[in-house]
Amino acid sequence: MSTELARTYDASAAQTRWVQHWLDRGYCNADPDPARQPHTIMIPLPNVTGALHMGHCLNGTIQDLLTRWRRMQGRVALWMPGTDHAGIATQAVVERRMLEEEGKTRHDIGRDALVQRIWKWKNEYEARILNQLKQIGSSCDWRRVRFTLDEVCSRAVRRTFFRMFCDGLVYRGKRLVNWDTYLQTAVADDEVFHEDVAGHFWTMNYPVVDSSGKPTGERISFSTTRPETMLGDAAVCVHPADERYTSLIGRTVIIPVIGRSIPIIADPLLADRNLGTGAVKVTPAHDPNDYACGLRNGLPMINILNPDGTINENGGEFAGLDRMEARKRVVARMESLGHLEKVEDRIIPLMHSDRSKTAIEPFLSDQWFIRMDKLAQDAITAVEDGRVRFFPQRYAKTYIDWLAEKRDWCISRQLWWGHRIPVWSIRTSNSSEQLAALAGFGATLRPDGTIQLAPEYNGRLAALLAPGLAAGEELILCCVDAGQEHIEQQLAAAGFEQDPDVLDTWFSSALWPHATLGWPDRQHNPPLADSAPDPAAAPGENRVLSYFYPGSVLVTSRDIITLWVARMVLTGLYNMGDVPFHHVYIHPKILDGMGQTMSKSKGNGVDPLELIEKYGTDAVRFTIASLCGETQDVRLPVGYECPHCQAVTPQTKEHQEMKPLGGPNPSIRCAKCKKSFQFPSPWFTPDPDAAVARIVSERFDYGRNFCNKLWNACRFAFLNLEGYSPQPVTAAELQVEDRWVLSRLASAAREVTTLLDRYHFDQATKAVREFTWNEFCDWYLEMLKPRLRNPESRGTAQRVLVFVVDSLLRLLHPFAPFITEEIWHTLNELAPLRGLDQPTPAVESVMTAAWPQLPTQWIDDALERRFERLQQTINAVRNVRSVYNIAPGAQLKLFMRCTPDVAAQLEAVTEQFDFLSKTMLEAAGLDIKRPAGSASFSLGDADGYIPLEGLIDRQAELARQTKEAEKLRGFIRGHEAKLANPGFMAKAPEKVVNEIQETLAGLRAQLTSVERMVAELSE
RNA sequence: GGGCCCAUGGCUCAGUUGGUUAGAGCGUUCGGUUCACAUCCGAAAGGUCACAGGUUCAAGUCCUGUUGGGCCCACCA
Repeated sequence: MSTELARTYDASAAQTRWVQHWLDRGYCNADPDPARQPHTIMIPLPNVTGALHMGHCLNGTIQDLLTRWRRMQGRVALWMPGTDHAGIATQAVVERRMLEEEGKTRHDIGRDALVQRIWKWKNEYEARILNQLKQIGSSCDWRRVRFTLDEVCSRAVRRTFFRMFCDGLVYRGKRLVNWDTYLQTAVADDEVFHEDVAGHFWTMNYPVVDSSGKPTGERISFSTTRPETMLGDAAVCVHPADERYTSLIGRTVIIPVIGRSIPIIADPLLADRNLGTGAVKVTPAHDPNDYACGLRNGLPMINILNPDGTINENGGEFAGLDRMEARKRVVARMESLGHLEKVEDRIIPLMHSDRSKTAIEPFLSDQWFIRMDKLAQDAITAVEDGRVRFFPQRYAKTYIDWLAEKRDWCISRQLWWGHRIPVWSIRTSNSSEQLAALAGFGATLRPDGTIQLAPEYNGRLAALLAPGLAAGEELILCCVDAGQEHIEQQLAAAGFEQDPDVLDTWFSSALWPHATLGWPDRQHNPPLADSAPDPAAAPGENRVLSYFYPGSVLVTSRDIITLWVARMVLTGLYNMGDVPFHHVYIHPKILDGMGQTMSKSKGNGVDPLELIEKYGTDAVRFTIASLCGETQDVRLPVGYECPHCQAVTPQTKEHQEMKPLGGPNPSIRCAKCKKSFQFPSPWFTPDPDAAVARIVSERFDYGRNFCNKLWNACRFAFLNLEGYSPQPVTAAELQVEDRWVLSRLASAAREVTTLLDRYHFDQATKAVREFTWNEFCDWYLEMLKPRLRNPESRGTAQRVLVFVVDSLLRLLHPFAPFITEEIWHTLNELAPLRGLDQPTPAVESVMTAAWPQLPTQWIDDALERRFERLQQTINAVRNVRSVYNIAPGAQLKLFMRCTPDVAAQLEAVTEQFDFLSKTMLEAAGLDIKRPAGSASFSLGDADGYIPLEGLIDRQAELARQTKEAEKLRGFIRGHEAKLANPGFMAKAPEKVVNEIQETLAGLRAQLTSVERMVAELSE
C-alpha cells in the first residue's frame, strides 16, 4: 500500500481490489458466537428473471449499510444472500424466448426439457445477480447463498406443506383462474392486461315457467356481453328490494337454447338495480362475481369450456364449437326463438394474456388452498403486540388490513417451474379399493375410521381423507419425501399419480427466513457453498438456526408487504413459533424521471452497474442513502450520454418505448453533435459495433462530489503526516479548534447512530456529510494549515488530525465502503498507531474497526457557541470583501466593538482571522469607534468595522446598511405584534413568550447597531 | 369504488410533538490558479409552502373539501 493518495480516486480499481480482499479474509462471514449478539438480515430474494435494477440497488445499499454498521458495533452481522425461482415470471420469460427464437411451445419439448432450460437460464442470471450485488459492495455471507429451489429450501417447503396437510390447513377447492386458451395454461393476474375491444351488448330474456314446467307467459330480461355463457347459467339474480322483480323471486325460468330450468334468486351483492335491466344471469363457473354468488347461494358450478376454448359436453348441441362460434349460434338461436330483445355496440374492457395476446377466459379449476383464519390472526397479533414493528409505522395498516380479510391462500399454480405439489392421488370407487391401494404401505383401518399406516411412514406420508375412507372416489396422500426415500417410487408403483401443479412462488419465499437457516433440520447447520468446512458446526445441533433466528430487520419495498412480509410472519410463527424478524423497514421506491415505477414492462429500468461505472459504487450508494427518507419516493431522471460528444439527452417516455419491431435497432440522434447512437434497453441488445450511449443521472454528482471531497481532504492530511509520532494527547495541548472539532465529531457520531437506529438514512447521510465537508474540511483543516507548517505545533495537530480522520472513516464506512477502505489502508501505513488517550494499533480493515462511540464530555456547547461567533465574524468579513469586490489577496483591518470578554475571545484567535480571511484584528473593545470610510456589520453582540478608505462607496454602504435596518425593523414589527396580542400573552406557554422576548431584544440591539452605522455614514 | 402516500425556490428533496427570520444539493449570477480538491473556494439572487375553507394566540406543519400525481386492493352484467 502506498503512503500517499493518488491525485484522484480510482473507484473501479478500489472496488475490484476490496471486493476480493474482503472475500479472501472472510470479513463478510457470519458464524454463531454466543459471546456476541447476532444481527440478521435476510435479503428480499431477487427473481432470477433478469438483472437487478436501481430498486434492488437501493434495497441492497440499505441492507449493506445496516449490516456493516452493526458489524462495526460488534454484532455478528449476517446478511443472507439468495435468489428466487419466481415460478410464473421465469417460466414465462424462457417460454417466450423459446417461442420467439425457435417457434416452440412447452408442449413441444415436454416438462423435463423445459425445466432443464429454465435451470440453465437460472444459472446464468443468478451469477449475474450475485455479481451485481458484490459490485455494489454487499457484505453478504456468500458461503450461505441460497436458492428457493435448492435442496435446503425444497426440504423446508415439503415439510411445511406436509405439516399443514396433517393439521388440516390444506384443502382442495375450486377457483376461477385466468385461462389462456391458446397456450392452454393458467396465467397470473399480473400476466394479464386490459384492452378495450369492440363488442356487443345483447339484451335477452328467459321465459318463466310454473311448477310443471309450462311457460306462464312472463319473461325476465337481462343483458350480457358473453351470450355463450348462457350454456352454463345456474340462476337469474335480482336485487331483493327491486320491486320490479319481487314477485319472481323463487320462481323458475328455462334457458331456451338447452332447455335447462334454473331458479330466480335474490342476492343484493351481485344484482344492482341501476345497471342494465336490474336482472343478471349467473354463470358461476365462468365469472368471478357469479362464482362468489354461486358459493353464497349453493348454485351448481357448470363448466362449459374445454381447455382449448371449445364448448364441452355441457353445452349440448353447441359442444365442440369454438366459444366465439358458439356465441354467434347461441344468439341466432335465441333470436329465432324470440328471446332476443336488442343488440348494442359497446366497447368492452377485456382481459388478455400478456404472452399469447389472446382473450382470457375465466375458467373454474381444482386448486389447493391454505386455510388462513388462524394463521392470519396469529400474524396480525404479532404486529399488534409489537413483536414485529414497521418503520414507517403507517405500513402496519396495509399489513393488518390485508390479513384481516383472511382470504384463503390459493397455493397451486399450473406451471412446470417450481416446487411440485407433494400430493399423490388415485381414483378408486370404494373404500375397499382404497385400502387395497394402501396395502403396500401397511395400511389398516382403525375402529374410529382413520387410517393407520405402517410405522416407517409416520411423519412422512399422510392421507387427506382420513377419517372416513371412501368419502370420495379419490384417495389423496401427502408425501414429505423426495425421491431418495423411495416412498415416491412406491406411490408411483401403487398407481398413485403426483399432482402436476407446482406451488405458488410465495409459498417458498414465505419460508425464506427460517428455510435458509436449515429448518427443519435441527441437528445440523445448513451446508455451506462448495461444501466449505463449517467453523461453527456442533454435533446434534443446528446452531445457525438457533443463533440467527429471528432476524433483526427486514428491508423491503411496500408493494410486497402483503404477498411476502405477511406470509413470512405467518409461516415463521407456524413453523418456528416465533416471528421471522423484529423490524420491517419499508424504503422508498425508485421512480423514473416521469414519476413511474421502474419495471421491465415499462422499459425504464436502469442497471446500477452502468451508473457505478460512471460515478463509482460509493457515490451511487451515498446518493441513494441520502434519498432514503420516510415519505417520498425517489425520482431518478436519467439521460443518455452521447458516445461522440458526451452531451446528455434526457430520457423520455418515447425512448423507453423504442423497440426494433423486426427492423434495425433504434437509435437516438444527439441534439448537439447530430450523430446517432444506440442505447441500453431491455428490448434489444445494441449492435456489437455500434456506438452506445451510457446511462447517466446528474443526481449522482452529489455522491461523487462528496467522495472527491473526502479523498482530497485525506490526501491533504496524509501529505502533512511526515514525522507523525503516536503519543497521548493531553487536554492542555488541545487548541480551541481541536476541542471544537472533537466536540462536533462526538455530536455527529451520536447523531448518525441515533438516526440509523431509526432508519432515517437521509438524515444520517446529511449529518455525516455536513460534518465532513462544512466542519472538518471548511474550518478544521483550514485552521490546521498554519499549525502543520510550524514544527512547534505540528505534533499535536497531526495526532488530533489522525484521530479525526480515523473516526471519520469509520463513520463513513457503512455509507461508502470502498473509498473508506482504500484510505484506511494508506492511513495504516502512515499512522499504524493512533488514538488520543493512548495510541493503539489500528485494525487491518475499517470494515472490522469499531463504530465510533465518543465520550459525551467532549461535547462542549459553550465552546461551540464561541466558535460560531468566530465563524460568523469571518463570514461577515468575506461578505464585505465580496460586496465591495476587494481583491482576495488584499490585506484588511478589522475593528470590533464588543464587551471585554468577547474581545478577549476574539483576540485569542487573531492568527485565524489573518489566515482565514486575510484580515488583521486591529483592536476590540467597548470604546471602538467606527473608523472613517469603513464597511461595517453587526452580529448582535458585536459590531465590526473594516476601514476601506478609497475602496468603499459611502452612498453604497449607506444604502446597504439602510436596507439591513429595514429588514430588521420588519422582523421586530412581527415580534412586537405578537407580544401586543393579548391572546398570545394569555395562552402561549411561558417558554415561547420568553423566547420571543429574547429574540426581540437581540433584534433591537442589532438594529441599534445598524442604525448607529447609518448615522455615522450619514454624517 | 376502498385504502395509503405525495404536491415547499428552475430541478431533486429536507422541514422533528403547531412556536424565532422556511433549509440543503444541483442549476443560475458575480468573484477567485498561494503547493487537498475547478468533482473546488467565496459571495449573491431566487419561495404568497397546489387551491378553498376551518381549528388556534400562532398553521408549510392539525381538520374538511377541491385539483393534480403515485402505489396497493377491489371491481366494471
